[in-house]
Amino acid sequence: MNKYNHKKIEAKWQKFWLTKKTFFAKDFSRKLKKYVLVEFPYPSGAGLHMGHLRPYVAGDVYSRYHRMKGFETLFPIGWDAFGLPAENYAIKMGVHPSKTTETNIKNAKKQMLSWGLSFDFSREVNTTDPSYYKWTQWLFLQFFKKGLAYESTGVINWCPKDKTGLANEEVIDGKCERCGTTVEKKELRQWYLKITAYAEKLLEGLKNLPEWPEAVKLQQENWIGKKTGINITYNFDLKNNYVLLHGFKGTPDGIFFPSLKKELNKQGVKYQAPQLPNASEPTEEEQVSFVLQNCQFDENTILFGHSLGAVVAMKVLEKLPIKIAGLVLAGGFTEPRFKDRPRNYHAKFNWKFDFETIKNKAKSITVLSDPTDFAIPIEQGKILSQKLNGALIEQNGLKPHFTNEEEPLILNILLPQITCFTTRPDTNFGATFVVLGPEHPLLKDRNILGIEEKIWKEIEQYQKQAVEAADMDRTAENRKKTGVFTGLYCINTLNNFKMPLYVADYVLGNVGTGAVVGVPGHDKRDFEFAQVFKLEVKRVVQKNANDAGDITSLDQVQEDEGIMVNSDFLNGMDIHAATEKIMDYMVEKGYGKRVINYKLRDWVFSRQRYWGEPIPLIHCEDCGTVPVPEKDLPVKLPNVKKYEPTGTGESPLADIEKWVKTKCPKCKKLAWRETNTMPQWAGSSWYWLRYADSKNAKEFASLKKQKYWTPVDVYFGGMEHTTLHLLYSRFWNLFLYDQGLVSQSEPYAKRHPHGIVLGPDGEKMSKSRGNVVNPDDIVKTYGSDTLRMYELFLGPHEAMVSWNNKGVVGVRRFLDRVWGWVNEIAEAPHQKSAGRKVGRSEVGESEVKDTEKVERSLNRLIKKITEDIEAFRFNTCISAFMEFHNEVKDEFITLESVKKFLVLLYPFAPHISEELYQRIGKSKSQTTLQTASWPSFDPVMIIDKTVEIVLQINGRVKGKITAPSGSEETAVKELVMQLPAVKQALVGESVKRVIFVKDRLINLVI
RNA sequence: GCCUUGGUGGCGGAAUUGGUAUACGCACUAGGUUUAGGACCUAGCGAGGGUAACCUCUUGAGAGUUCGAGUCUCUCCCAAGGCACCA
Repeated sequence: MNKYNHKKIEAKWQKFWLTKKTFFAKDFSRKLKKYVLVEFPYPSGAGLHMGHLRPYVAGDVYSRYHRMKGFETLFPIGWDAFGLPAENYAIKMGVHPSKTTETNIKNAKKQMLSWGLSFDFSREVNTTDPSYYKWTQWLFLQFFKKGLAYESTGVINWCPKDKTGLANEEVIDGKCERCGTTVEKKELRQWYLKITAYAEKLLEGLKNLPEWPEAVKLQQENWIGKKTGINITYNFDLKNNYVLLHGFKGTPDGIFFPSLKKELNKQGVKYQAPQLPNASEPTEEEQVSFVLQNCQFDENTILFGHSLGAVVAMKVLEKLPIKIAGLVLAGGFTEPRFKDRPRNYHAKFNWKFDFETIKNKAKSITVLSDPTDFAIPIEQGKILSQKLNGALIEQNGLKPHFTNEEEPLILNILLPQITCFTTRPDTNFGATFVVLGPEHPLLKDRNILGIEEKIWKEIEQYQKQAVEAADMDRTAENRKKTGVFTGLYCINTLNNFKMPLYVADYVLGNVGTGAVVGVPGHDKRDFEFAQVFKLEVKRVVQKNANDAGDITSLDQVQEDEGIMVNSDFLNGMDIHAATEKIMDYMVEKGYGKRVINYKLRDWVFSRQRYWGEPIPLIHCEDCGTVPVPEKDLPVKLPNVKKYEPTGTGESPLADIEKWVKTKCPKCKKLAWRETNTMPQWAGSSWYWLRYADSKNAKEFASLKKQKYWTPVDVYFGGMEHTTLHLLYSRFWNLFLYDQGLVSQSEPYAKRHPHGIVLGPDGEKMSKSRGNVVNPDDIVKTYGSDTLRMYELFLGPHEAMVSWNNKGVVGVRRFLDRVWGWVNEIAEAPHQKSAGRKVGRSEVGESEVKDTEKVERSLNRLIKKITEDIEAFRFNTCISAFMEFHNEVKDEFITLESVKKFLVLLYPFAPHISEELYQRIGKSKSQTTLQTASWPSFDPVMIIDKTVEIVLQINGRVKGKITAPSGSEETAVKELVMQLPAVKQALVGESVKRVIFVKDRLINLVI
């Protein structure tokens, strides 16, 4: 008999499948569809490893099974090929990343084929292919057009090694997800995708995913981090009055003016907000003299101007005879150079300013500049603050050019109030201080709060330290609390308590409002802070009657349960009820606002690297940021010689003048391309849609094909992508769904995560540990069928397992035995052979049948394999095959039954199954088992004729009896009573109770 | 600190969902076969006691519910993963 030569037969069948296109899926087939997806790999130089193998084999088994079950099954693959390694290799070796990528893809594909994976290679996609990233760019522009892709300057995570900005999701334990380098903070202009706008939908969507593991959903939920609470605003004691000047074509009842006036009224602050004359055709002469004649100024006046109103304000100050308290300019400018279009008034104003005079007329000067301003170039803010020696605050308006109905920044600057977010307003009766994070906008300039010069120096020093310390030290455990007292006090409106205002770095700038109200009695961090600065600690929550009195140590701080005390009208209430009551109360009284806070941050979407999709935007001096027209997509990556990241926050593309300089699509004037590229996660945020229609040159994927194939029925992948790719792609899909561009709101009906495969030593596989098991080595020695089966046999698919080099042989031995067994049957039909009874039934000999044992074992096996594949219990499938073979190897079995066994084995070990199937069929022409249909089982055949029934006395096993299956209690009891062991046990006792479980056990209670 | 999932032989892991704990595989022991090694075949293999049939104990620890608990409930310990001075 010939030996099981895995090399020969595996190569043979792999070639057969490829040439016959066995696994190509048909669009719009009449069959029910099944879309099985695995995460497409990054084609690295090191090739694919165990981490890839695990989900791929699971997906393969699942796909092959469903094809046999009669589903039109799509099991596609592609290449997520943008990314750092190819680029780093290019830097080192000078080989273009596209070349490296091409070679690596070729190798990875060879590996996939050698593992016998049934991918549909006709739909292969490659994220670095211009025909693919054309659509990545096109999709990005949909975000841009809806205002969900925006540019902003902010402190972001920066990897000093990869020299690029990172998204929050890419920072793991303070380190770069790619290279493990400790991440720094850097203030940079970046592109963002507004994922926060979808926070609620992303959260809600999870409820419609019953087939996702709870752990995955929970992790996304925690990452989104929804918190409901209340923003409480605390006031200072103010003596100021205000003069508010609106802009061009404006009125004192437009944009944010009403909300501003409302707030001033509420606090009883005096203000004047005149309608300036001829707002649509303004002249300097007319407007300035109007203000000087109609408005009253004194030393407590703060003069505010928005847009052209800022120009008027400066001109007013030039002529004003007295000195005032402050000047605040929002969206102001010094020359009539606008980004959008010229204004009719530019000739009616004198654009020379007497900055020295203006400077001397106001004690403090603040300039507010919006980087997203559509009209005023951002340099204007800088120029104004420099010339006037004033504080510059660059911050996005809620609408560009500060034109929203509410502009909190302006409100905050004019009326220095402090807003604190809290989920526990019930404890506010115990609030004794207020803390601002060092990044707080009120601390951008001394003038805003009017902090004393001496204290201000201290604060500046503290801020500098906090920024330098970065997140690493700042979040370190058990860190001693530090801070600086501002010399100011806020009023706790509930009890008029004067709360000292501190600056401290335990309050983080990007959490909540960046300011915290300190309740030292009921928050451990606040308590620690209070101890350092010897601040008052008040008890307002009591766990039980015993713990009244002062709180003097950390473990007495009661955080999350108890009854209210010392809290006026909340006394005696449970904290949860009290929270609700006080929120209603605060909202009603107008000093609180219910808010929902999310931990989720907007997605930093630009990278300062070469090997990524260019962001398809053009910057024009006159037209602003303009999208590249669809007909000009894709914006191809230029060929360059130098790939090095500059490290300055500019992409290497910025150096390629020929590429950067272009024409504005709108006005055709000279303009500049955006030089940042997209992050790794861009291409994978929509790839499953492309598989449905991978060749489409007109759309990213037609709705018709999407409707046939999507959603993905099962998505195999790693837990590590839960808050990265999995969240990002849900976001893209939800957005595209809202635009009517995709047919399903959720992309993946079912997610099945896998555990990682550890090395033989139980440690994570890594080159440095030397414990890497290369799947290709296993293929060489034992064959891919063995590799696949052993990988599944290791343990539950979702569990972490460690590879055992010795264990592999067990699976190989099993396949060897199967090989010998089936060959023997094929060669010696219908006769005793080598001491075994084998035979065939398909030659018209109706008397030839399986033995009862075979019949029962086979039916059980069919049931087991079918159910276990559906439930992803692949490891127990392998055991079941072995058990089956052990049971029937010496039994008389028909060829028909052997074939059924091979069909069951096929999804797991396809090569050997195909080969053996062909051998028993004795057919010369090759067909594939893939087209065979999945066997069904007869439930009656599963039941044993006789069963073992366990005898228990008082719940302890005392013996076993054999009885016909289905025996009733009386019959079994009679049988049992005859047993000597029972008779002995019953001497002097009587049976009080009998518990009977059919076909399983009888328990006598005596 | 909070959240999630786990803890079963020497090892990887099964257990019809409350009903014979340790299936299947590895390792190990003995025998057979082989020129030898490997491979293969047969038998054994949770721990303790007994010549033996058999007895006792055992699913991280302890308690509870039940005729009966690896499985349910409570407390604690340990491990992995996630979040984190998150207000």
